[in-house]
Order: sequence, then structure tokens, then C-alpha cells
Amino acid sequence: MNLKQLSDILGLSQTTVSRALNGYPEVREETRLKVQAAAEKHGYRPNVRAKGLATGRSMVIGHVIPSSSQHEMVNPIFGDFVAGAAKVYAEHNYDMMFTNAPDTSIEASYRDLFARGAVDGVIIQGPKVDEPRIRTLSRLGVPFVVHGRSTGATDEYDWIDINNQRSFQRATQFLIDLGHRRIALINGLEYMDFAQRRRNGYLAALNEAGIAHDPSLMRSAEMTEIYGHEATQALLAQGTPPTAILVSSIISAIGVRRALEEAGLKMGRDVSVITHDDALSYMQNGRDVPIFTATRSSVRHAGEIAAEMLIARINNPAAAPSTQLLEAELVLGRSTGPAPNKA
Amino acid sequence: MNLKQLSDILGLSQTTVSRALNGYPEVREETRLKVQAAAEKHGYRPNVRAKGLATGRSMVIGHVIPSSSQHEMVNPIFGDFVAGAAKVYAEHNYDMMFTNAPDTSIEASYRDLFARGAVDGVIIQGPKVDEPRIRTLSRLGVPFVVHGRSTGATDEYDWIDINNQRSFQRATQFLIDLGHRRIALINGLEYMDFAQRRRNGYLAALNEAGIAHDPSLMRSAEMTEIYGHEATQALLAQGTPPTAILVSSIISAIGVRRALEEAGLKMGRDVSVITHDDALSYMQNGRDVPIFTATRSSVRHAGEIAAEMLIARINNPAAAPSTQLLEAELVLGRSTGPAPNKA
DNA sequence: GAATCTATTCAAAGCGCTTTGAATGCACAT
DNA sequence: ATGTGCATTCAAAGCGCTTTGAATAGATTC
Repeated sequence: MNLKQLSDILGLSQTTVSRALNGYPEVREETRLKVQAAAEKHGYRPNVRAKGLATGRSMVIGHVIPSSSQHEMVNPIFGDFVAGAAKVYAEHNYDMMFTNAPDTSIEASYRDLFARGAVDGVIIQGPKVDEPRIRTLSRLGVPFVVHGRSTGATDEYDWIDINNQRSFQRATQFLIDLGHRRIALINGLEYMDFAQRRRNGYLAALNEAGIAHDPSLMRSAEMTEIYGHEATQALLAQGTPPTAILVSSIISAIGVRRALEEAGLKMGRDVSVITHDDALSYMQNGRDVPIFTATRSSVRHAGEIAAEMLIARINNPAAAPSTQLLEAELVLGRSTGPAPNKA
Repeated sequence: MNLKQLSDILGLSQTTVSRALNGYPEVREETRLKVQAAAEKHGYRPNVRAKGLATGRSMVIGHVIPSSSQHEMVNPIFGDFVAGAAKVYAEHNYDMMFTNAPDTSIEASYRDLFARGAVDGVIIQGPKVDEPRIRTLSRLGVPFVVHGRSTGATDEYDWIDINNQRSFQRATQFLIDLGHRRIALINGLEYMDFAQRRRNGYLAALNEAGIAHDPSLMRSAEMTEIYGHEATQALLAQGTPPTAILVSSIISAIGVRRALEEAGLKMGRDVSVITHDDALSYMQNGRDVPIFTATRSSVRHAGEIAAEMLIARINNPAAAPSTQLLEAELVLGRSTGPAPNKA
């Protein structure tokens, strides 16, 4: 069933039917009702491609998934972010498109997606330090919003981020106040902007307290459970193991917890742990009492905001860049306690 | 840059340029090279909407995300499945579209997605028992593949599934052989087809061993970490707690593990645990020695297969239905051991 | 009663691509 | 010269929608 068939059935022109369905005022109310009833009855759905061709809009938002690492998509954090965004897209009648691109041509993929007319705008996830995508998209005039920021980017752009530096500085400070001096950092990949900011926060707190940082206490990798486990094992095997560990993801924190238990150590007594908690729905940080003391910020909420920002940008390409910096909340759980006294 | 502009620059007709770019044989090789060079130089990208309008194909596969529960998308298992599918789509030049639909109109969403011409085919995830979507899509002639099966569906359809019944029967059998008699089942939502099959397998094994099943040992809910934790706490609080627990997801198994530890019980000695393991990339079941004894099957691999099947179906709508049943592997970890002797 | 509005409807053009059917030019055979 | 066949190329139609500019008819005004 297409427009022509529907208008033939109704004995009206395509123009009128189209207008009736799209809520234009120059259609008699009686006619509109008749049209709507017929459309409903015959299950008429305007063809999105034809509509897009005519309007120049696709009503689709693009997300690009790097495929070489193949981690991005799988990342549960990514999932929650996207869930938040999807909800907002749906409210505004946008659909969501994913393209899988080899790591070597992420930029080209974004460009293509837009040049092909497949999407009206894109979301950039996981920005690195000096993220090249920002420059590319700015030059092309593609509407985009960055989840996170990119240190070193010279262009102005829309972003939504959490205050990674401050939250990790605060968490480190908190451990120091509890008497910890050997504090380890199990961080994400350090070319990722968020990881760099967290490290900066961590270092700033140590510095402020006059504690020299120890490179052997700082780890960096993709934040899987296994990684948390292995990093912790390695830390514990050191001459003077840390009394506290700062972790960049609850997924890895679970691995940290496992390693501590296997070593016969009690979390919160022998070793304190603070993790960042993205408030993942499948991996909540406890119900009443948090499992981990954590810096918490809902990544799903970030997804919602990013989507709103992007839609606003699409509707008003000329607006001044808008940015949002969310503060993570420090929640107290049972994974932290005073530093144990030296034997 | 569109076709017309490009052909004007080249002094050729749109027909020839289009053919040159799409590899048709009736173009002189010299011309083709010239066209390709110009296209490359000017960054020409055919507009997908126009192309789709002309060809009747969208080169997009649709996935629908139920939004009321908002769990599906977030589900890390869903993420890995999609990662597998995305890779295959990309290889075949398909993109991937997600639509968020309220739980009340999932069926309508599938119908729409196709009627609007937005997608060439869809994947059905998380089929319930007597899944209505199967009937709807069959009737509409929409190419689709089901990840899982639906007990009670009368139509023939393409599906890829794991042998849930057999794997859980085998796992239960394994626990029985270790001497366990009180075996709990922490299952997914039981209206989900996979959960029902797993329960059937569990019950069949108990039955075969002449063990009466105890409803108080059977739990069912969405498989979060918290759920695993709470279900286990409840089980342990019972008069005669189980000596073994069968879990439907590694996410919940982590919660089970946490509850056991909090109760001062050692997994594999005091209480045995077997979980299903979807081989999630961020939540691997240990590196060398599995953390949990598990029934393992890569959901990412399932995603790849589903995508291949769907593309084959789109290319040949008349082919006989194809199905694939994968067997889960039983891997031995440290979470199982002989049933403890009664005190 | 003629002129002017106003409300409503319509025919046709256009979005950017593919594809059909026709045209062109040239080599080769007659 | 004339015809045939082949290799290339092209003009134009069509995909299903929106939107511009025009038409129609009834209502209002002078």
C-alpha cells in the first residue's frame, strides 16, 4: 500500500492525503479524519526512503562500532548508554543505525554514513586524547555529539561528560584520608580521554598529599573482569602490595574482588577498593548497601542527554556549542576501611 | 556531490557513471577507470535513500528493542550477540538498525519497520513460549531469523539455538553424579522459551534419578547480578538449603558467588555451582581454569550465524527453512565438587 | 451582480538513484 | 555500397514521497 493507492481509494490527490497525514492545516477536518481512517484500515506506512528522499532527512542517528577490537559494542557500558539514547530517539521518531567499521577507517565510516545520507547526525563514543573524529566531523558539518571529551581538540563541539578528574581525585583523597598511602590505579586504556583524566585526578590527589606516585601501582588496559583479576594478582605479588585499589569499572572491580578473595584477603579490611560505577542495570552495585564504595554516574542517563543534545543540534545546526559536565556521586559501600596497621 | 554532478564533470550520462560504479559489464574499461577515479577524487557517495528507492532494497537489517523493561538492549548478552551479527552484516554491506518499541507494540514495530521499507529483514531475539511475532512475520512475508526457538509456534521458520534442554539436563546429571540431591535452579524468566527448556532439562534429570523436585528450589527472574545474589540468600535461608545451584547466566552466577561468600561458604566445597556461560567478552569465565563449571556456548558466534542465515533468507525468500541447533560444551571449573556429607 | 477572499483540493515537479529501450559508431561480412 | 553484429553510451521513465504554484468553489464585500 503506497500513497498513490491510498489516494486512489479515497478519490483524493496524493497531495491532500499526504497533508492530511502529516498534520498540515489546509485540509478540511472531515477529510483528514476520512484519510486517517483509511490509512489505519489499510495499514498504510509511508516509505521512509521515499520520504527521506523528498525531505532530505533520514530520521536516523548513526553510531559507529569499531570492529577490530570488537569490544566497543560488547561493552556493557556501551549497551546502557545506547539504551538511554534509544529511548530518547524513539520519543522524537528517530531510529538508530549502527555501522561496523574496521579500526583503521573509523573516520571514513562516519563521513560515509553522512555523505550517503544514511543518517542525520552521529554520536561519538569513547573519544581518545586528540580525537581525530572531532576535527573530521566539524569540517564536514555533520551534526554530532561526543560522549566524553577530547583533550587537545581545538574545535568547539557538543559534548556530555562526567567530571572524571574530580571524581577520581576525590576518591583518591578519600582513601588517603583513611590512612592509605600505597594506592593502586587499575585504569582503562590510557589513550582514552576518560582514563587520562582519571589518572590525572588520582595523581593530583597523591601529589597534594605529598605522596610520590609509584608507576608499578598503575595499570592500564581494556576493562574486563579478567583484567581486574590479573592486575590485582600482579599487584599483590609485589614486594609491598597496595592497601587500596582504585578501579575504573565495576566489571573489572568484580575481578579485583575475586583476586582478593582468592588471596584470602578481605575487601574493606585488608584492602580497600573504590570503583567507578556506571550504574549498569545488569550489574548494579548492590541494592541497599553498595557492594563497592564508588564514584557513581548513570551512563544510561548520559545516553539520554547525548541524544537530546544531538537532536537539538540537528534541528538547529547554527546554535552555539553546548556542553554538560556531570559530577559523579561518591557512594559509600563496604569495600573501604582504614588502612591496616603495618605489621 | 551527487550522480548528476559527477556525470556532468565527466561529460558522461548518469547511466554510464552508475553502471561504471556498480560493476556492470557494458562499460568500457577505460571509462570505468576514469569514472572511479573521479568518484574517488570528489568523494562521491551514492545516496542510500535514492538507491534504496530505485532498487527496492534498503540494505539494512532491523533489530527491535523492547523498551518497557528496557532490559533487552542493556543485556550484555544481547550486546555480544549483536557484535557477532554486526560483523557479518558489515561483510555483506548491510547496516543495522535498532528501533525502540514499547513492550505493548513489539509486533506492530516489526511490521512497521518492514512496511516502511526501512529494513530488508529482521532478527527476533528473546522468543517467548508461543511467540506471537513469529506468526505475524510469517504472514507478512518478512524475512526473519529467530535467535532461539518458540515452543508452540506452528509456522516453520529459520532459527539458531543452543540445545538448552540437553545442556541443563547434562549439568544437572553431573551434579547428581557428584552426590547432590538438593539442587536449586536460578533460572531466567520462565515465559522465555530458553528458560522453559532449561527447566525441562533440569526436571528431566531429577526425574530420571528419581529425585522429587522441590518448587522452593526453583527461582525465576531477569538474570541480573542482584537477582543471583538475592535468590541465593533466600535459598540459603531455607530449612534445608541446596548443596548445589544451577544458574542460567554468568551475570547472576557472580551474584550467587557473592552471596555464598558473604555466608562464609566456599563455592565448590560447601555449595556447588554450575552456570550457563555465553562466553561474553567482558565477562569471561576465567582464563585458564574456568571460575565456574559451566555449559558454554558463544552467543557472539550465534549472532554471526543468525546474520548469515538472515542474509541467505533475504537473497532467497523461497528457500526451505533452515535451522541450527548448537550443543553447549560442559566445561569443568572450580565451582563444583562432591556433595558435602550431612553433618 | 461583480469583485475579492478564503478554504480546500489538485497537478506536476523534484529528491538521487537504477534500469529499460533506443541510439550511435565502428568493424566485419556480403 | 549495404547490411549485420557488437560494444558503448544515452535519454527518459520510474521508485514513493513532499511541496510549489495553480485551480476551484463557496463565502464575503461593495
